[in-house]
Amino acid sequence: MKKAIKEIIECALNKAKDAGELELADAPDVVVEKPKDEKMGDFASNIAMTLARSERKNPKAIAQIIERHIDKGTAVLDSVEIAGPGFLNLKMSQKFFLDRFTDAVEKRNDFGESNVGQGTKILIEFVSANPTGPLHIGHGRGAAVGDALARILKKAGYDLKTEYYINDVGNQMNILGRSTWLRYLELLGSDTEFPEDHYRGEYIKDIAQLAIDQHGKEFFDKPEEECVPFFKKLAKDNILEGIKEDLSDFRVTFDNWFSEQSLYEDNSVEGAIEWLRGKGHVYDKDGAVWLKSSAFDDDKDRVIVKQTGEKTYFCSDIAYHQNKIKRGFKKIINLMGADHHGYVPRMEAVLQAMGYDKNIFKILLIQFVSLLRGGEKVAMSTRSGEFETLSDVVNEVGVDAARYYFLMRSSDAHLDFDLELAKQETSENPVFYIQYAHARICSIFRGAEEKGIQFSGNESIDLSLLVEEEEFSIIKAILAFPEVVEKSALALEVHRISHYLLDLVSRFHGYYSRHRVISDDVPLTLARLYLLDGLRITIRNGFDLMGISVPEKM
RNA sequence: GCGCCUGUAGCUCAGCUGGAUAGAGCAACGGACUUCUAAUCCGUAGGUCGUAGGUUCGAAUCCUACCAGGCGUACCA
Repeated sequence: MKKAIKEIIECALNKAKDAGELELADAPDVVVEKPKDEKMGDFASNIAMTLARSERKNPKAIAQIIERHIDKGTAVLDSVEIAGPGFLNLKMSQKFFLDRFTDAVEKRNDFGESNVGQGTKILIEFVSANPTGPLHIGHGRGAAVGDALARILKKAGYDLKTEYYINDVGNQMNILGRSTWLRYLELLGSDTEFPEDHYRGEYIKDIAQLAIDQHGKEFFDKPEEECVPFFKKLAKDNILEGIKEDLSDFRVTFDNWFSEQSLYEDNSVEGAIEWLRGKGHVYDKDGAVWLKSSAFDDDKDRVIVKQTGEKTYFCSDIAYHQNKIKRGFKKIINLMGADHHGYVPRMEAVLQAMGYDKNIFKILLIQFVSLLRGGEKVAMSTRSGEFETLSDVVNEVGVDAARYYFLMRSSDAHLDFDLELAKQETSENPVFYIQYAHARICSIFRGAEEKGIQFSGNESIDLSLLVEEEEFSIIKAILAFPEVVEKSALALEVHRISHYLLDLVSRFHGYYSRHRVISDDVPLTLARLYLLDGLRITIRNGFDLMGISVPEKM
């Protein structure tokens, strides 16, 4: 939409240049934005101010020159004004907006899409929680943000894939297997000691019970080395199954589940080390193998193979990210908890060592979630196994409210998630406010049908009957949607969608209380229904990006 | 010590990558349901944008220093 405005101004600039009134040494970048106050106009440009220096004229004089050269004979432009220090304020015609609005409505579910992504291949990796226990609320935020981001980036024209990286190798897995084995022995009456650093959650006992149900006492007398591999696999598979289920209940799916183990099986990890060694980025010291990450802005060098010969987590991560790039992704996005932020510089160092531009790699840090209940902090402790799992939270407040709460704030701000507020169906809870608007609109359509008013988007409706200022305020807000999606995609900021919808919907609630949609004036009724149809589509598409449902009745 | 994030109304937060008089919701106060869903709407009040400098036509936004809170700074993952 702003493109059209940009062209009008650029055209005027060119004419001014041809007339010799402006120098315009290099073609200026025309920025068009919405004025703060809608009364000032529909669009504004600060071009006169940015040109002030190079033209050596005061902004107002430049604005006057441009204004004179703007083509006012067209059907799209109503008026041009110069305001403040030199803003050009443009008011567009009713036709300008209505033409665009009908285009938008016709796009239906596709409304909001754009092509800023230009089909760029992106991989977004998120959640990637270790399969050692159920997902907790912090993972929930990552899941909601990652999933919504994926939907937004697709809408903005990227070729996007989602991925979950499974850390199914290493010491944590051994401890998991051992924990399960010990619980197994315990359940069968053996008097065993359960170490502090083992997984103490109830779910481990459930898995041990499962082993008993399936295999009885088969592992009771066997030595540890023979048992742990079995229990490791059993526990991992079982927990992973639970994670997949929790995510699917939370409306989060992945295109690919990538196993760390597979990187060892196909020798990618060895290969990556050797490759880096060949490039001189790796050296041996104190019996360990180090990556010279300090050469690429990391604080210090990092161990990739321990003295014991075991590879570090970081080591397989190197191979993993090499693998991602080899698969042809031009941009790689990782979501991580903010407590992992120390990890960012070394990961960027690896990519540079491998000869890639570090800008193809973007780590999004998701800040902490504090769980509250009626203003009181809920204690969370992973070690003791007592914590609010994602599925507990979802069961309590519902998927829609949970997702909305995770997505309503900028992900680099701490989030207070209050269980009481999230499930309250009051104005304190914006998710219902937005859903309510949708339900209201649907209710109006039902009412129209009952009155025998035939509405179909195809029939000729006289939209010029929409003359109320509030109606245009809604239309203009609807038309801003694709741009919101675009900006949200470029900034990787999901919360913009929820703020946008809140603003959009509040315009509707105000309009609703002052104007009746259904009346005896059938043409006007149809025109207003058409407006609401467009609004309904926008709400639905917006919530779809957030993975939130739009009820037709509440 | 060093690094990352945050600091805007009593509370929870926006502020569209530097623009016009800093905006919402909640809480407070006052109004609106015989009319398409009151889970709603309308109005009043509420501010040294953490502090101090700097950059320029113009700063909540960019730079520097400081203050406060959170997180990190492993041959853990």
